[in-house]
Amino acid sequence: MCRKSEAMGRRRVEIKRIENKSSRQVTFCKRRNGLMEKARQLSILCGSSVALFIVSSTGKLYNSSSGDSMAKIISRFKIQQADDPETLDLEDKTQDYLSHKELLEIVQSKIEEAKGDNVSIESLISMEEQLKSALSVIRARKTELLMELVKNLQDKEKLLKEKNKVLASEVGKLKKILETGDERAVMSPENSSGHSPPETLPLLK
Amino acid sequence: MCRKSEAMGRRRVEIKRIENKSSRQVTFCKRRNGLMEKARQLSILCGSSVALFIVSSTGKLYNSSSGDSMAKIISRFKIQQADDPETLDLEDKTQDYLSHKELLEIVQSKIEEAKGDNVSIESLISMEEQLKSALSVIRARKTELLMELVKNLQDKEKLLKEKNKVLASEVGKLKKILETGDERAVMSPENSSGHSPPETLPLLK
DNA sequence: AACTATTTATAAGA
DNA sequence: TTCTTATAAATAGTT
Repeated sequence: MCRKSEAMGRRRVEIKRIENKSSRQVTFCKRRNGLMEKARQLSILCGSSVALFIVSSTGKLYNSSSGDSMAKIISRFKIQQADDPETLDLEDKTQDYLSHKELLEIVQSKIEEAKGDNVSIESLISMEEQLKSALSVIRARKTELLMELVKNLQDKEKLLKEKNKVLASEVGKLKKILETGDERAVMSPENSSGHSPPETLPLLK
Repeated sequence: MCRKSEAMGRRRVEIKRIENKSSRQVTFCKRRNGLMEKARQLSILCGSSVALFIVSSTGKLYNSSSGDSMAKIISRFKIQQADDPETLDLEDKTQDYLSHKELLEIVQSKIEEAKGDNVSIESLISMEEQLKSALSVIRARKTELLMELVKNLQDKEKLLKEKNKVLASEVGKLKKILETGDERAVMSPENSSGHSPPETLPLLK
């Protein structure tokens, strides 16, 4: 391999951030492809599993993987990631959406700022603390909302079961009355057995 | 880069599994180092985050990473390595309970250890990563379970509502029959209005 | 995107 | 393993 400063091409390149934006972009693309190809080769040559994740400075994710046990890891990672930003079947996610977007923009700009040269360690520490606290608040709110949702659903379930029981017993009573008083009674197709259990519905455990 | 068959060295090498065990081992070591170096370079040159996981055919894991946002991703993966024997986490959580206790004991002892003098920064960093990854997995699992619970409750609610509708319409039908055929019909106290709406119950929105 | 002059990575050998 | 070295491959700068 190589030591200290290096590159491969027309001339040596020190391994430090490329300041020119467009040449950084070009190098990123070239080296990203190279890295992924190398990963593939290693995997095939040596029967190993390789997972590679590259996030460009603009936030775009590239990943490649090969090998069995790794595939699981990656899929799990994807599930976790997908699970994090938005949980699809909750009712009111639209409300917070704009402010989340704003927040992300702010964070993004902070990150860009942080990548620049003249940022003190103190200000980075401060930023870290701010983000940690924001994260903690978001997590707490997420759990709070989920727990609330669960409680509401459980209450709803209870109410529905009770109402169901009442209705079932009413159906039972009415049928009994009909059986006694009117033998020509027409049953609905669902409950054609002639009598329903009056105590509890077996529909849901 | 290169095409079809390739290598770099005394002669070309086809990219296919190396059958000789020891030369496969040597190549693995060399190329692994090369790949990790390349990953590091890409990260520095282009300001990107790179996470790389390599599992040798013997099962040993090597990983490297650079860049901030990636730390999370890495930590998520490290767990996999940690609880290698079991990736299953459906149904019974009681099973995991003991191992959680064990985990806590281990953490406790690690913390005691860390309070001692002769602990390197490297080992502290490693411990930090391990704990972060454990935390991340626990959080993901928590959310997963909550989301699952919500989904189950939503399904139950749907079923109950449907059953409710059916029962209500049956009650409506039976009452109508009774009204027509038997004017002495006894109404249940709740629905003494004389007729219930057969389509939908207004009980729960 | 291609092209090359160079540098770097590495296969085989020691 | 680690080093050496011939050679293949990757890539920086250019077109």
